[in-house]
Amino acid sequence: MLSQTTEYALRALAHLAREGTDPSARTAEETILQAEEIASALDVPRNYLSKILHALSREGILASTRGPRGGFRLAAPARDIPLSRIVKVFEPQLLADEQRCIMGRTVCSDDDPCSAHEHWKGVSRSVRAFFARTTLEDLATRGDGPTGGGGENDE
Amino acid sequence: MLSQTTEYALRALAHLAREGTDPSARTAEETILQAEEIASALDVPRNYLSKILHALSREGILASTRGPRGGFRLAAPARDIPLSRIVKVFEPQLLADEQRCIMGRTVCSDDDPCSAHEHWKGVSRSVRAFFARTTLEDLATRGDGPTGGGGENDE
DNA sequence: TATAATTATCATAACCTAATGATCAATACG
DNA sequence: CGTATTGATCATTAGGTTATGATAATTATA
Repeated sequence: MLSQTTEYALRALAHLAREGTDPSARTAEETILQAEEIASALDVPRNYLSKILHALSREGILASTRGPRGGFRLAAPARDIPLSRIVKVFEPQLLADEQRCIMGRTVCSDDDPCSAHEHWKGVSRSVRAFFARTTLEDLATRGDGPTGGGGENDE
Repeated sequence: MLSQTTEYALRALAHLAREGTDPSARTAEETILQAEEIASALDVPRNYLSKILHALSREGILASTRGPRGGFRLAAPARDIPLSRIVKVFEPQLLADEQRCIMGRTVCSDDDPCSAHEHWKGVSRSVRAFFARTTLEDLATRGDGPTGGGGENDE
């Protein structure tokens, strides 16, 4: 559902957020990692990742520093960065409030909807809501615990 | 969220289902349309659509007949064809029960989930549920009216 | 059987995403 | 100032999706 590019971006950012546990940094945003480190940690093509990190810097999600001891760090605390902000950089259309019908905008509209129209809008809304309320911190921290590690149900 | 190919497939099938109103055919499945007719009605590239219709025929969703008076017709009543069957032809991974984490399968798992894990599974489940319970008939008929001729529930 | 209508298939191009490799630009530090 | 380290950028390739045009295969009908 997400492009490779977006997936790499999310993984890289989650990795940066997790490295906040590095004792030499007091907060996640102070943690600096080089593109090379991230690329090899995630096993992702280095130059390709570079371009992605650069795009995230342009958007103000990351801050980059060149030269020795340079690298990338989060520009804000992980809990203040909703996933929607990241996804919007690489696939804006997915979050656009615009998408009307599953068959395409021209086929049916709010004014003259097909029977599935409202249902699809509901699905689309729940996707957007997920990205809006989930933050980088959620990707970086481990889930549940108590009931976890054990029986989980798939459908 | 769906590829161009899938969108064309849905539109073409919905068009076929709607033509069930043709007085010369008693049921939608008896309506036969040529690729050319469909392509120009939907303003979609003709040969490209041909390949899509062919794929749908291979899957038993359409039945095709060659030669004069040939064309395509639904192989079953529109209400018996869930959208999942169509989507599965062109993007099976979207409906796969497999997709674990938004960051990719290798990053986090049911056994060692991130905090967003269950939320994402919920979204993914609602997408699959939509495609499973929505049928071609829903795409072909007009929505609402009085109260829509159908109970409206989102999850 | 000949012909026209129609689907099926093939070959190719255009375009986008993903990936690779090489080089340029900035900068900390000796 | 020089040099090593790092991000930024450019050129190119590979592969997938979308699209176009031409040809083959099938079949109803005159």
